[in-house]
Amino acid sequence: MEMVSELRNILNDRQLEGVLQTEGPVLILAGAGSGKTRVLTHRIAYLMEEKHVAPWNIMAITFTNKAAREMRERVNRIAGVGAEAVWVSTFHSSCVRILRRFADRIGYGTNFSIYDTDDTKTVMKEVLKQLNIDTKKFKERMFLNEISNCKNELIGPEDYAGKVSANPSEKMKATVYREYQARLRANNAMDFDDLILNTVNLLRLDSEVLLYYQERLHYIMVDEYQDTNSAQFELVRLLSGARKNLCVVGDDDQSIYKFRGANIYNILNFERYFPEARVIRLEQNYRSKGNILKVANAVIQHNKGRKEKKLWTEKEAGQLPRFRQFDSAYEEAAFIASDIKKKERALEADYKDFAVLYRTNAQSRILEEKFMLENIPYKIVGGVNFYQRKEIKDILAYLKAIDNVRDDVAVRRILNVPKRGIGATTEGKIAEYALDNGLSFYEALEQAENNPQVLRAAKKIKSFVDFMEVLSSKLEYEGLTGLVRNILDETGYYSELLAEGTDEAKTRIENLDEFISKTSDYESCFRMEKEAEGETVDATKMLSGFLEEVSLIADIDSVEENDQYVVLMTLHSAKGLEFPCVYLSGLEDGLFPSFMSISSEDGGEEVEEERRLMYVGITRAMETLTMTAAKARMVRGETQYHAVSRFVKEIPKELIDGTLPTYDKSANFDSFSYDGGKREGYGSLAYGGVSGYGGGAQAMRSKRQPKETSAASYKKKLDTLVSKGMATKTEGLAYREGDQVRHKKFGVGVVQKIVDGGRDYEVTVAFETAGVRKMFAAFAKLEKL
DNA sequence: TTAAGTTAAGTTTTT
DNA sequence: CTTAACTTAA
Repeated sequence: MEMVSELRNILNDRQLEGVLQTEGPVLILAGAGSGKTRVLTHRIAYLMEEKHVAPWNIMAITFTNKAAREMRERVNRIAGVGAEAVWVSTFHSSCVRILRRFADRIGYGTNFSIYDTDDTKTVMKEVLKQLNIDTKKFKERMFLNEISNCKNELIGPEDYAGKVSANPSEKMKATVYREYQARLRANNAMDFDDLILNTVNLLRLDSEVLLYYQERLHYIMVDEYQDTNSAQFELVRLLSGARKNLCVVGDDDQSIYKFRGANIYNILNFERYFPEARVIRLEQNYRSKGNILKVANAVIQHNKGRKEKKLWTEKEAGQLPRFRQFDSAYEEAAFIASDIKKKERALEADYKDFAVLYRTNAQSRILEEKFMLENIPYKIVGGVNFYQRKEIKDILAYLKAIDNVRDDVAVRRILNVPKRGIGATTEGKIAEYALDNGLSFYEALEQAENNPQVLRAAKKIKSFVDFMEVLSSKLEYEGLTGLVRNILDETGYYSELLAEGTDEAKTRIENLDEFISKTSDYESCFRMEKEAEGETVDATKMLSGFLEEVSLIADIDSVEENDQYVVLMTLHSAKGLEFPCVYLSGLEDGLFPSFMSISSEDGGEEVEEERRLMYVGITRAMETLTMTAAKARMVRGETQYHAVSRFVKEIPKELIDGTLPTYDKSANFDSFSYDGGKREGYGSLAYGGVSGYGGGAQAMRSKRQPKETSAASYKKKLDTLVSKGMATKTEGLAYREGDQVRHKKFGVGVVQKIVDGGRDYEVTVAFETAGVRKMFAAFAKLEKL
């Protein structure tokens, strides 16, 4: 029991209880920053060292690869020898691992493909086309969401069909679900939800497999339990079996994935499922300064549906969290950038100590701009995933098609990439032929010669099929990276981009190069591992392994702790992380909480979820917290005016450095401007709709003027402005044909032609750098040199 | 068949 | 502002 006394030195009583209570179901309600990962890692070490549990009998499940990796590192460090054998992974990759082994028992090939959101949308489009459903009336997304919700609740297509009413729209949904699922199965593919659902189905249907895993996994731990959905709960319930050594760690106040099917009742009702469960509360926070915690508590108290708890800390109060409101989002971003720069210069913190959090990915742009301006190193997490870029998806589609020829989505994607003269018509006919004859798309391609409908394209198809054959054969001899190089060369993909020479093409090439280095990394790791185990290298396995890893990557996974940069990310991505200095930006009603949540009719549940998100954001901060808002911000190309977020108003004044603004109907907007667009005097009415009440859901909107792009939009702009009496035909121009002039954007050029176009003169100018352009004199504001 | 160009529509949040 | 879907010209 030497270890226990050692543990007593580094853990508090509650944490220690969590470590020592190894048997039976345990629910650890762990507030933010209360050291839950610490408990889990020490628990694993304790199981191994004191309880002599074999490491391969222990499983720890997290949500992201990053969290898994971190836990793995900490376990290795603390538990020492043998710790590598502890099964630490995410829900999704655990399931993939199980399914890769046993999927054949539920009618899938073990080399099944994993479809991302784009792929599922493609499948859904096909389904709706086949069923003659008008996608204008019923959106793909709607069906996909419904199906996802079903899968998260373990409702299969048959269950769904059985339970829906005679209501035609419900019946249609059931048909769509069935057809969608049939397609996935035909493609030997699973979507993200299927990974969990099918694993549960497998364990339920095949007692041999169930027993196998139950005998292997004696102790199961689940991190971020508040974000599990019903299917995930059922999965761990099944796995833990009769032993019920299931330890879940979570915080109902940090449940922020309800929209994704997370079931808060998993945590609230854990004791109902397991009456014998031990419940342990961790309420001492080791992360944040006192004042930050006070703010967090003040905000979360406004939620009704929660388990009452209050975080406390022994830390000093620290600085008061700041709140600042700015006239525009530009000023907000500029403030954040310069504030960070100031602190870094003053050596108060390194760049890696800062995080800027926001509600939506779109908000990152403006921040990025200001960070570039200030020369601050930064990293944006999220947005467009590397693996979702066109060129990467293209090359991946080749690999997927080689890995699993039944993957119709992949085969169809590359059929005409690069251009082979096989167009949409031909593709449609092949698809039809495949459907009629119960073939996969690729099989239909192989039989194109027998297909009277595609006589003309048959030759081109044949060469495509031959090409794929050749490629497939390369895998074994040239390896994964060799195959990728081959694909890029032989398809001409690379040379086409090289020839294009545009900036866009260059970034594509860079991306492809990065992709190659990723495959090559994976390949050498794979080979080394196999060599160490004395196994031969199976190139097919290597390919599937690579694709699998790639398809389960999340954006947050790429964040490295030790690199010197400020991270910018959504509040969702920030869950589980901590930073000395945190900026919460865009705290505006209508943005955060979002317009959707405010206007939702569910009795405030969605706003409560947003409030939990705010709570997550606040509790990321260790030393300082800065909250900011903007009065005006561009959203989707139009300027919106928002009131300060209700969440900010929920904080007692004395806890904030900074004042909440008072709303004045005659608020003056002359202090800011936005790019190029003429304001048409909304200044005085801007706050009319938001002042007075706390809501501000109906943020005022204003149309933005079109950007100066083409002659057509000039004309439109002119029309609008002329009709409003804001622009008139220029009376006599200051320049003539042949004169040298300067344009604000295009620089210096020579006037070639001036045509009287009625309302205005149409001027043609040959610019030195921007080429020859036609423009209207009233707008071009050309300056004679 | 394809490229280019125009218009309509849309957004939380993600494994 | 971006993206997808549609139209038209080559």
